[in-house]
Amino acid sequence: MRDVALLAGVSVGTVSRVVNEVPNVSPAVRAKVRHAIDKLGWKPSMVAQNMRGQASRMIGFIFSDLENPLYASMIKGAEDVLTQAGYLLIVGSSNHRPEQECSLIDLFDQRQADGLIFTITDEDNPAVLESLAGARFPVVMLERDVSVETAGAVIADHYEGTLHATRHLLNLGHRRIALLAGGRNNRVGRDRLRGFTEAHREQGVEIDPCLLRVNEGIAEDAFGFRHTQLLLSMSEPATAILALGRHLLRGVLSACRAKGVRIPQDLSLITTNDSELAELAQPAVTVIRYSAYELGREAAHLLLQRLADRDNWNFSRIHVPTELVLRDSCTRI
Amino acid sequence: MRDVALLAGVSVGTVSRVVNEVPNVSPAVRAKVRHAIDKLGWKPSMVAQNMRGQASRMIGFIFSDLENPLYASMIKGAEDVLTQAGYLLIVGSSNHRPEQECSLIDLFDQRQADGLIFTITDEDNPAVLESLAGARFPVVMLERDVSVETAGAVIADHYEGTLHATRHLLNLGHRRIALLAGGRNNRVGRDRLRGFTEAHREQGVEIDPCLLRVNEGIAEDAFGFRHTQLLLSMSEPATAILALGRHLLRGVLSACRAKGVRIPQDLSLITTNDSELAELAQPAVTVIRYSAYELGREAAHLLLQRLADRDNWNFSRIHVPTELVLRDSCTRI
DNA sequence: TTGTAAGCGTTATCAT
DNA sequence: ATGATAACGCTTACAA
Repeated sequence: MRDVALLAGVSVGTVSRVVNEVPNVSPAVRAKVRHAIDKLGWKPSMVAQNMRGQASRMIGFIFSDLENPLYASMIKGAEDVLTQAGYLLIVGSSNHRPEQECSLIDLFDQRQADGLIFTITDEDNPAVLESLAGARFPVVMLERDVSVETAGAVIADHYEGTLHATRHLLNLGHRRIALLAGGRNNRVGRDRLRGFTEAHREQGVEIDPCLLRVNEGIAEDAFGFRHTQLLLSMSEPATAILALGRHLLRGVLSACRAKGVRIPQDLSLITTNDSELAELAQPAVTVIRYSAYELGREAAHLLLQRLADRDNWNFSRIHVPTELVLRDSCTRI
Repeated sequence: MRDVALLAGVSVGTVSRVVNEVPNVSPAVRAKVRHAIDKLGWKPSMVAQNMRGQASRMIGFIFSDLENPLYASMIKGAEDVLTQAGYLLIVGSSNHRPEQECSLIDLFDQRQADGLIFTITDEDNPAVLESLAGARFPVVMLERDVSVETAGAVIADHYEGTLHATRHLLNLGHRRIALLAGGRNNRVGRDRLRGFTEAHREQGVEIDPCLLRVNEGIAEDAFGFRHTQLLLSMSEPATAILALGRHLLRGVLSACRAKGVRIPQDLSLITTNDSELAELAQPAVTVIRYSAYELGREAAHLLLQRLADRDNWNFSRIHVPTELVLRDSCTRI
């Protein structure tokens, strides 16, 4: 910058004024400076700018599960909105490790990120919550719910989704519906369990606890396979499975094929979210669908709104609707 | 920092020495400073540190296609290696937009990233290439080939993979094999076309140009559907399709079902890469498989090697092997 | 062993 | 309208 000033025969202050387009700088000087900048190929140092406390126009996104393609759509949704608004989205993945989440939060904080979209792994982890509370930027939680007052949240309506899906199966006459899911300790898992329970309560059907297969952590591939096998070999097997989680369908289908169980004749099946496999499996699988892309967009919008009005700390929660897509994997019993 | 120094009754220089663990600082002073730091909850400002030109221990990853789950595995592979080595991986997605790639490169450069793993969208884009050449960090290309001397590269062996797959079909007696692929202008697409051509040349089989459906950009979902339809309604239809690209399988299968074409009786099919759908479709689809995770790991290793030995600018290219996974989608003709 | 002070590249507040 | 200069928070010669 000093070199530019020297070459243009002005002071560094003037160079700063030119690049920042502050008024009250004569066209002649402006031209000289512009010329010197081009000639020297100088570009302002963001690091130095940040040291002066400028906004970085960079938003962080921390998510936990690389293998879940839903996140890709969420990121894309957020990115489309943020890019439009002149922000750059930087993504870090935590792989379900709270320590990694802390590192990333610190990193974004120290790098002066202007905001954060976050799918926390463990909603109650004190270390992560503390990092979050200490951060200088607004935070929007995606598909999660934390007790941090200042954080916004965008969540798909898993309660409604599960409620409808369960009702659908109950209306088809099913009385032994198994629930296969993960994330018992996060908002998504809890909402799903609530919906499942509520639908049964409505119709006065008792839930056999053996049919509840809700994993503590994320429901992995193997989880779906193993528990489907177990469910199918019970003395009184499940007649329907609600497989709620992106990784579950594969295991469920494999287990059914291995055991020669036909869908939907022997077993009705609903899963979430929609996928190539659900659509093109034979028979095509009924799914609870919601738009992860929309989730990402909403999160970005909420964040932008916060950014525009930093004092408006009202506690907003946005729900994105779900939809039951009827295909051929369920039958009346 | 001044506050810490004040509270500890030392100078800021000493505080710096303590946190940076330079030797020759008395244990007594060290303890005092540590105590003051804890008491004040002070943390060094990375921004200021970077202004002094310190390493940031942060690696950038720019990729183009959020919707391709292969990237998730690559990121995970890179992340596993880099986290182990004490680096943080920051991911930015370009959505196939060169301008976005430039922004990201600039950002990583300005933020003092220590290195970059990059899947460039257009191997010949001058603007991106220039940004790349101007960057201060080592770069490793992933699945791409650029003319920048100093960049390393890690690439799956698509030539071999396609060669074997094509041979397999030719050996089964197929003479009208269609090639459905994207990325005609990048390394992956070129290697695939070379492999396809070479296998035909080996066996003295002429390629009907009508069977070559290689898209310029990425082969989208609709591309697979449309061209499969076209291929199947030719006067002399293809007897086999080589669908090389992550998004293609869905469209191909949909088109076959719509037209009532049975696999493998009416049409043999090989695709890449392996996926849930390929594995669980009926019939299960033969695939060219390679480990995207390994690709990511190798890229990270190469980068780490460069970082450890900054002068070692030897031009390294690493190839990751491919494997033909035989399933039920091909038959003798 | 520790303190002092220059310097990193900006922006902002004064003067002029 | 422009220049000089302090300040941002740190590292590192150099001095003590």
